Amino acid sequence: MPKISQLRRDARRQQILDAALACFSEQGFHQTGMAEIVRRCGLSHGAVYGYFPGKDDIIEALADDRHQREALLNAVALQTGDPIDGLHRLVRAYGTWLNDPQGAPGRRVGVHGWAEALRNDRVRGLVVAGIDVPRATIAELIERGQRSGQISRRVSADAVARTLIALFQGFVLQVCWGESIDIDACVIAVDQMLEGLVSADLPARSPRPETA
Amino acid sequence: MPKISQLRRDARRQQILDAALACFSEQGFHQTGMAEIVRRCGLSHGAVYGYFPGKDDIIEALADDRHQREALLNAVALQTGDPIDGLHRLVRAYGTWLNDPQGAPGRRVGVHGWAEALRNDRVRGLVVAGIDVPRATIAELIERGQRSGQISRRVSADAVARTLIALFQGFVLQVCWGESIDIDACVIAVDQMLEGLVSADLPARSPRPETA
Amino acid sequence: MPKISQLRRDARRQQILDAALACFSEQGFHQTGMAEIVRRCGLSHGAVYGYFPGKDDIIEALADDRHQREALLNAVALQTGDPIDGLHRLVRAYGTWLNDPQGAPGRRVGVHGWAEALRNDRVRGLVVAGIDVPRATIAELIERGQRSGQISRRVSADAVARTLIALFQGFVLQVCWGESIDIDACVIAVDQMLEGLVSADLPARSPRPETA
Amino acid sequence: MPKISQLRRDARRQQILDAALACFSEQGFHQTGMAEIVRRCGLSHGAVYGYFPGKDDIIEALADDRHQREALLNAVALQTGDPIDGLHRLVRAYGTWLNDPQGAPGRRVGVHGWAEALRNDRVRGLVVAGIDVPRATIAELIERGQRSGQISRRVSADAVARTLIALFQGFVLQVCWGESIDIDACVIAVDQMLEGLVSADLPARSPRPETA
DNA sequence: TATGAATGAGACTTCATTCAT
DNA sequence: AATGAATGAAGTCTCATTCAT
Repeated sequence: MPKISQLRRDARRQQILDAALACFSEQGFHQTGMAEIVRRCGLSHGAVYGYFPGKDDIIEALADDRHQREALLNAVALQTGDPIDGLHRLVRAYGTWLNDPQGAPGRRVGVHGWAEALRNDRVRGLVVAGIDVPRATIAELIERGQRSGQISRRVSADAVARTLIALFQGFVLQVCWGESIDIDACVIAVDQMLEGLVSADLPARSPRPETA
Repeated sequence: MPKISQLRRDARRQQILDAALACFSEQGFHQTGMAEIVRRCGLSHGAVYGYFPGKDDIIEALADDRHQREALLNAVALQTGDPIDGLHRLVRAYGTWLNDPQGAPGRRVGVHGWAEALRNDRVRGLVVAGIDVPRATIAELIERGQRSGQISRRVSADAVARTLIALFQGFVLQVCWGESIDIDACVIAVDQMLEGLVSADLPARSPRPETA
Repeated sequence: MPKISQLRRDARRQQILDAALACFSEQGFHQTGMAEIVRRCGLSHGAVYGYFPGKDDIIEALADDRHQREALLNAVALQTGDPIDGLHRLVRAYGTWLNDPQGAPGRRVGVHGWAEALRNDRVRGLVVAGIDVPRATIAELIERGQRSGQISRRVSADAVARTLIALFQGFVLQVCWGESIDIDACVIAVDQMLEGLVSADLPARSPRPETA
Repeated sequence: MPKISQLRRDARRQQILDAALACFSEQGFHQTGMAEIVRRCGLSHGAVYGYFPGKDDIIEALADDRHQREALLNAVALQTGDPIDGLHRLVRAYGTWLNDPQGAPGRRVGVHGWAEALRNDRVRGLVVAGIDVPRATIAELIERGQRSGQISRRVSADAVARTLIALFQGFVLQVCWGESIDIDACVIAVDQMLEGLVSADLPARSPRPETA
């Protein structure tokens, strides 16, 4: 199989996924017909089935957004440095992502995927695996902070990680519903709440003045 | 002049809703057929349509069950008293609810409703209205704390409210996915994070020892 | 069975037929549900089925409009007199009937009955029997005219009768469709055409001036 | 770029219409199920819906078959020549058509369409448009005759046109009901009645002997 | 290999009729 | 006798997938 053909194949595959993302974003998985995806990607029914065995496989391909999450996390957390600062940077990065209108379709499909994960084991596996990366990253950050004494040992690193992830997930929901939500204010609130994790028996980390 | 009492009617209606809740919980709205609901509630097709004009109306009726959560929140948090304590009680109440296996179907249908809200305006209206009550309640709590000087004025009351709600929503997701999540540990983590909101220029509210 | 009861029964029966006539007139037999008839007549399902074994029986009861036709024909044709004048009176009577807005529902149900007659043998029997009375009456009129030499022997009495009936039927259709049809002008046209039946070898019957 | 030729598509479409015509002819529109049409045309449900959006569209497509009658009338009556002769030719053409057993299904569906026109605006539009062409044609013929003095000015051209059409419609009904109707005798009767339209102040047009 | 017409199971919903109350 | 809730067969239509061309 010549390489040029493989390139074409990948392009076609992406073409299908792009169309499917747009459709699923608007109507959900089960209210989107294959015909709509076919129409939108400009190929034929047969062609689409040449790239994916069935509709479920397209859903699964999209539900696996691990890659984008990994990229986000990697960019932020792989920077060595102060754990608390790392968390703040992470929150900020998520806030930026939530504010980006271009990410809307992806976020919406993500929400549909969360529901689909309740009934489709394969999708659940992908979704769970998708949050496993940030969870581990965050937990590691917390543990580092706890070892260095910066973060209270009263909390479980894993619980904090799950809490932060839960928080991000909820923001995605509220943003997707079109709620008039002030992400920047929320980022500030989360930043402030993170201060609660700071170990009490250390001098205040960065004594911010009460009034900005 | 109904031949059956209003009581019986209500019971039948609930019978249908119970069956629908179970079905939707397992398969989602669009993968559940009316036939399945009919089979499960023990009535006939025609009987079900005598109580609901169509499938969508059953979905909406279930989406409207936010009242239960409202009631829970109101009961717990509206109790006058220390705002910070109110928040803690709230978190604890949610934690308890999340740990209750009986609530699983309701939580799962809730998640399906969150996805459905992306494409069904009526459902979105219900979902958004459903989170509006706790949001206002929490925001009021925060504002009270800010007025009394207990809570930092650096954060927006609404942002904190949304953040807490987001956090609860995310926990619902993770619990529904069957993640091995230690809710109690998460409650502790959230409790700790709430301490970050405490106004810095006040003496420590409740000087807990570092080790429980 | 006391007489008062029988009176009530007849009144109820008519009540049902009136409601059915109104419904059928608007939606046809098969697009009208029993529920609609029940609603309109103010009785219950069970009550209606106490008077008619089923929907088809209501249709048949209404399809049998022989009575009104007979009444019309009797009024016109039982008057002894000149056959040609009888035909003119008949045409005029039909014209008047067609112009009467109150007869609209009955005419419309009649049209539905004509279609139903194509697939329901009982209804066809009633419809055919319904036109048999006027056909025989008209044919007799024609034959009388032929015997007296007023009407050409070139035509078949039965054919003329059928032709006139066909003509009335067609007018009913066009009137029911809401066509802007000038019934009076049509009556004049038919009157004029009837003159064509006058025996040629007789002096002109009533020499009308060419201009009114 | 269709995979099957337009010819094949048209053939399939006609195949469906033929099956529908047969079904509707026997059972009417609303008593014929799509399943019956599907069975009869030898295709699948999906295939039929690939050619028509729904049952109503099949009904309308058939109701639109008035063209055949238009064509017939135009061909026969628009031939220049004596207007009275034109009318006679027209009557004869209709008589021939009524006698043709092959036209029975079409006539029956036509009758069902007349009833359907009472409740379906689209169908009424088609039916009314369908009689508009012959009406205009006949009216023009009459007017020509009136201008040339052959036809009495006492009658309205439009009324005569509607009268003739009404007459044809009524014959269709009676033929469809299986009445033992002698069409040829009726044609003679109508021919004779048309003579009544001949202008009185002209010498007899074609002095036929009283005995054939 | 690519196309898109065709398939057919299954979706939601209606409605004439019955019968427990 | 009367009521109207309940029945369940049958209605119209959709859509993921296949396969002849």
